[in-house]
Amino acid sequence: MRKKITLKDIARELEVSISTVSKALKNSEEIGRDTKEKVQAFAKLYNYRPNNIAISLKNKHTKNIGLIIPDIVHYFFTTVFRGIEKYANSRGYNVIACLSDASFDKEVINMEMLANGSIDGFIMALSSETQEKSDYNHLREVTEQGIPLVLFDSTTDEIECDKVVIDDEQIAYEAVKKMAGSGKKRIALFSTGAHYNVNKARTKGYLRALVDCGLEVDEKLILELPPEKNIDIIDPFLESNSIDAVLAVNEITAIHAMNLARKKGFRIPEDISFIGFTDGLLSKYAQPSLTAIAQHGDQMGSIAAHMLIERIESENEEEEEPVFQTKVIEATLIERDSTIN
Amino acid sequence: MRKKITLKDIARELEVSISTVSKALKNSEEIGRDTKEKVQAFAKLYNYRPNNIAISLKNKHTKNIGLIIPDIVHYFFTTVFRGIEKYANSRGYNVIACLSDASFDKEVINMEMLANGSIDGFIMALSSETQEKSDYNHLREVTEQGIPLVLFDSTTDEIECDKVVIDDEQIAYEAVKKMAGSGKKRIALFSTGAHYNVNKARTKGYLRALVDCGLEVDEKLILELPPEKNIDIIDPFLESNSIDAVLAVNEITAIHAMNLARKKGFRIPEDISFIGFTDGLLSKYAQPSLTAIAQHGDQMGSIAAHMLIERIESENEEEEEPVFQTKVIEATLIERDSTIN
DNA sequence: TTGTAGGCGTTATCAG
DNA sequence: CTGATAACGCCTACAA
Repeated sequence: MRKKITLKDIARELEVSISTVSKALKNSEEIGRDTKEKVQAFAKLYNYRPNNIAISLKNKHTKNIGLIIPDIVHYFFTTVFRGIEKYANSRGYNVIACLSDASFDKEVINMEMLANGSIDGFIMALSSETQEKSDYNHLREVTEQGIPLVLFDSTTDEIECDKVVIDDEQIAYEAVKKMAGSGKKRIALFSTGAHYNVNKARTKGYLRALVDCGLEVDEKLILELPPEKNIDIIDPFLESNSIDAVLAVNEITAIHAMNLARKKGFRIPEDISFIGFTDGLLSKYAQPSLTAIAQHGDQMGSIAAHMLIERIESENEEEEEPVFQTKVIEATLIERDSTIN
Repeated sequence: MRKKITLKDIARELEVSISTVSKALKNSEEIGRDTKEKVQAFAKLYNYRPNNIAISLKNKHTKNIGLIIPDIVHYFFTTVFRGIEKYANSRGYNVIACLSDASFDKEVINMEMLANGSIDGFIMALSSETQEKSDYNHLREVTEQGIPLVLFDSTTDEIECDKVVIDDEQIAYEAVKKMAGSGKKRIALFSTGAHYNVNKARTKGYLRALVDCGLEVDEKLILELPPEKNIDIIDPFLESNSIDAVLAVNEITAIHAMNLARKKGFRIPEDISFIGFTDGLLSKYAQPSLTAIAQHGDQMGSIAAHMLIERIESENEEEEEPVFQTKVIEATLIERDSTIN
């Protein structure tokens, strides 16, 4: 078992000083030709690699990004992760990913754990519980310490930091407008958790479209659903509200509702049209395929990582108050067979 | 901007020595009551937290686990990740996740990057390219340095380390047997990449079942598919081989093939039955729902993390050659509507 | 051209 | 009871 070798080991072996070794390995001009060659050869032979931890301690940066998301078994987050990881990697950063599991406490614990020197900055999507409680002290704590933070998707106005979001309101508006444009009159909104700022925005867009299209706004057509197991709610809803279109704030709900509707004999899209947020695998492979709203997770991820790393690496210079920005990414409506073209 | 406070800061402020502060914070018996209280109060007030990096350097462990997987936009890996993260977290570890993107080079780079002190051990699933090349030097390098490694799912016999896998052969056998039991005679296998050891095992189980059931083994019924875009291959296959059942080594292929078959007018499961590996969302929400093989990713993840952490934390004591183990997890056939009950 | 010393933040050992 | 010192591995300003 060849343990890892250190500068000190090389120095001892070659009978030179540690700093000579250090400089030689960096090809410093200060060091003589032969010493350099000797050291470099030895280092290569024993496969010397500087210890990341020691460098981190010295340089006061870790080249690690902390990512905190509510869930990973979720197409959207998964693509964001991939976007972040890819970009971060290209800049020499690694990603430490923590799942808050939709729990406020876990979010706080994870954050504190990482904030103690393990990472150079955070990228996160707030958990639903956090949004519900509106308690952002853990975020404040971190930003006050000067640790850069980028919020995406599920964000809050209460914290000043960089943000990346999609134009939820606008795309919901367009989705509804599209369905109205194909003759739909009773368009329902299936939502989950009104406290989520994204859901609020989507609801707003939904409402605005209804008004703009001269359609009646019926409170009964806005359905608040618990995360899972909601046949008992959707089934009767489908029967008693003579709806002809549905916009769902997430993919699973959309698919689930569509399957239920089909089972009840509704034709799709003729009787009921469906559009769902998140253009994931489910939408693509559903029967009929689901018209969906692409949130461009990869892009969001890489933009978030870019913003964060810029912030991290520019921290040294600037001393003035930073000016934060919110990047809005255009969502895209992917038209498939669950809507009338 | 309240920068992070250090022992030194506290010591200076309170006019005591650094070591006194350190001990006081650890509630050491050595320190006097009032000094302790004074220090602790001050520390709390200024929200002192020890710097993880410094502790890592000192203790020579990071409490970080390196995870390297080919892809994250993938139900199975996603559940494994969740299992690892959850267990690791409960033991005070964080997960640094890297995506090899099915590329050998990236796998190597990521590994080297993390091996230089950033992590205490690795959990990984080999990329397809790595399996294809059969080049495991990067793994060898790491294990020779004494860094614990746990391989899961896509593993290799060439490396001695702990492993977690499912009984791929057996469950493929059972899946085929089940379909044969319901009268199916021409059972096809849709595979992707014969170099994958999991696919090899699944093929073996498939073949064994055929023989055991007295069915003809027809090479033409084993279809090797490229990762995506394979209508051109599946479509003609469906038409010309009069098959009545399909076992697919992954979910997407299964769903895709099933959709194609339906579009061609085959009734499912009467005309053709389908079973797919990975019991993900797609299987659950497909129409008809897909009978699937659950790989229990969460469980695999938490077992892998458990094995790894035990290995990491026992390293200190034992000096003798470690004895590695391979944990085989039973896969489960989840029966749904794409097969005849 | 090479080496010494100090420091990054913490802990542990040993003296006072 | 408290403090000085060394060490973890590396880097760098400054001596020699």
